[in-house]
Amino acid sequence: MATTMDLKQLFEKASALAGYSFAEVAAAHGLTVPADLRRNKGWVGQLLEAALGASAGSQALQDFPELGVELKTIPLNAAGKPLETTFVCTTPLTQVTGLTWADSNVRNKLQCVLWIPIDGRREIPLAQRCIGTAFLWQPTAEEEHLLQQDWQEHMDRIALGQVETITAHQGQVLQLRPKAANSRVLTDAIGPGGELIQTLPRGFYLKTQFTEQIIQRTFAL
DNA sequence: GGTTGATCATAC
DNA sequence: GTATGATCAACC
Repeated sequence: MATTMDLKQLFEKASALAGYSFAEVAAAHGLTVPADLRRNKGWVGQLLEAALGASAGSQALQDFPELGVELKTIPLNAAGKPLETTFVCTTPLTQVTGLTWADSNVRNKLQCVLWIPIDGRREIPLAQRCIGTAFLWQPTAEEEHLLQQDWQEHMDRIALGQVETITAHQGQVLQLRPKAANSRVLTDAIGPGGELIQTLPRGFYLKTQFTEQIIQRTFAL
């Protein structure tokens, strides 16, 4: 059994992947590259998990629980801007009284993130796209404040039975959107009268403007 | 062209 | 269904 990686080793391992194509990394781990991501949306994330030895699997934990680190890939376009929002975690829709930001799943997941920018250009064959320069991020006080504000606003609405009035337009940096296999999936939630209702499962997502600022700050000359 | 709501694969 | 990993694609 290998000794546990420390943060420095993980970061160096992630940094060493910069410049390699998905085909090269996949080959090194005995994986095949799909033609595109249409039916394999999480493939790049899983490739990086394999390459870095993430351990949490399908548990509701950070990817590297021993290090308190969450791994996130983020697809960028030719201009270095995020092409997609970033999924954080599913949203609790029942038993939300007493939930606080300090012990929320959102804060836990975002305390320390190992971001790995990836080439998201759809005009280039998936196998030829490359891995970018990894970086570690911990929210600044200002960033955490924005996240907490949005989280609190969403959770207040959920607690008041107004989950179905929430749209992705709400939130400065953290939005609430469906997170399910399809629009027919149902889960328990609090209704307008405090009763239990059935609704579409939701998840928290980081908006692209927020992640773009993180990217810009990180790679600013 | 950017976003929002919908969707895909897989393990359990 | 819930968890993980996300991107698709219709719409404004």
